[in-house]
Amino acid sequence: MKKALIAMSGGVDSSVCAYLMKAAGYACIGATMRLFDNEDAGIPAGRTCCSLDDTEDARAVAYRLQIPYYVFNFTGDFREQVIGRFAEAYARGETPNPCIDCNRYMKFDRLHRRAEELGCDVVATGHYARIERQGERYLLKKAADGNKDQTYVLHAMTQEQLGQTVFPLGDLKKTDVRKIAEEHGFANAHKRDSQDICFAPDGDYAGAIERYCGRCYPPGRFVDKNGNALGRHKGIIHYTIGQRKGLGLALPEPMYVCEIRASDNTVVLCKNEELFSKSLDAAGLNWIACGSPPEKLRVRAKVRYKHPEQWATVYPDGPDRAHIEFDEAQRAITPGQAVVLYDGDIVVGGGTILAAGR
RNA sequence: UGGGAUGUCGCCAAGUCGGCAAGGCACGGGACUUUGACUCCCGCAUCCGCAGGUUCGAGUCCUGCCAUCCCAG
Repeated sequence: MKKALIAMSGGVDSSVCAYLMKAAGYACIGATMRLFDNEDAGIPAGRTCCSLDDTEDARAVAYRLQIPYYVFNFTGDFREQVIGRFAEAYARGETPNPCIDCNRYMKFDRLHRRAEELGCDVVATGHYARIERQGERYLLKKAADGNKDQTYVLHAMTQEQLGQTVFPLGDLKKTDVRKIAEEHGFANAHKRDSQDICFAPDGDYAGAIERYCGRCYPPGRFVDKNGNALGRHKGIIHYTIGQRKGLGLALPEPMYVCEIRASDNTVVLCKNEELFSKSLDAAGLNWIACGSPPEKLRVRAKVRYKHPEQWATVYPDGPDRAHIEFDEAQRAITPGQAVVLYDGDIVVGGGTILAAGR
């Protein structure tokens, strides 16, 4: 009998994941990763992914399924691998996606190593995505529920990780998952989907960064593309490319962030029309569908989570870099965010946006 | 101190022959969302520098005052 470690957050998805794995005949162990100390920080429980309440929900489901259940304290790794990278990226004027790093470094690395120590063959998570073996390679494919597809935040997975991972929800719709949870009396059947950054549940990610590094990011100048002063900003970590809200500037027309210059602590603003660019350069590319980058390929690309795919041509530049040209100019291509490449349902690969072309 | 101009929501700004306060920006709330954003929806001056007056009725007319700006000095 194959042994599986189930990543249980306390939410519906991972609970149903555990149920499905058990039903599929795996010897299951449930586990919750403790990633940060929110109770200590006085952060209200309920809307995060690993609060005490969530842990109790996970434990309750594990008990109901009669599977062993553990809580792993990964707070140190999380702080270093996820929050640290998050803070550093913002300090550079980029906009990171911590979910991607959490998957890459926590769920599919730290947790996998723990799973091995426990003698598990695979790790199962409640992600909406599919893994298929094709010859020697494992392919990452979109979930059946296109609306919930999470491949965007999974694009950094290695072949080894994919080979040791199971996504039982890949073929289900969210409504089916809730139905299963209901049928089995899971207390979290109607629990709200998680959202926001888990370690900044009140939405104050900037505050979380400042608490993390124990320093403040000073106010600076808002300028237009010609360098004319438009006002003062609250510190560069408060902004991202394309942002309109929260500038606190009453100008004749809506203005958006188009550049964050960490070097001189300046945020450049422009009109919406000036936010579009046709190309980008990406680094840290992880090729999933192929071992080495092809000469050049046509793909559908996403520049941020939850945004329609766009036709583009990829020009690889070395093993993990590429220049990508879109057929149509894209709005607010943001350094630090991921660009993920698709061929139909298949994730060809993905990487981090270095800069938008002009 | 003379001459001119202006004074409407936090900012900009419409307000016709007096008829019972547009819009944009900003802001607040919600929806959307396992990142940050974008977007969408809702809300946002019983009051028009102040005080009187004329009118059935005034931000819109009259009088005085106050304030600001510009040109003169």
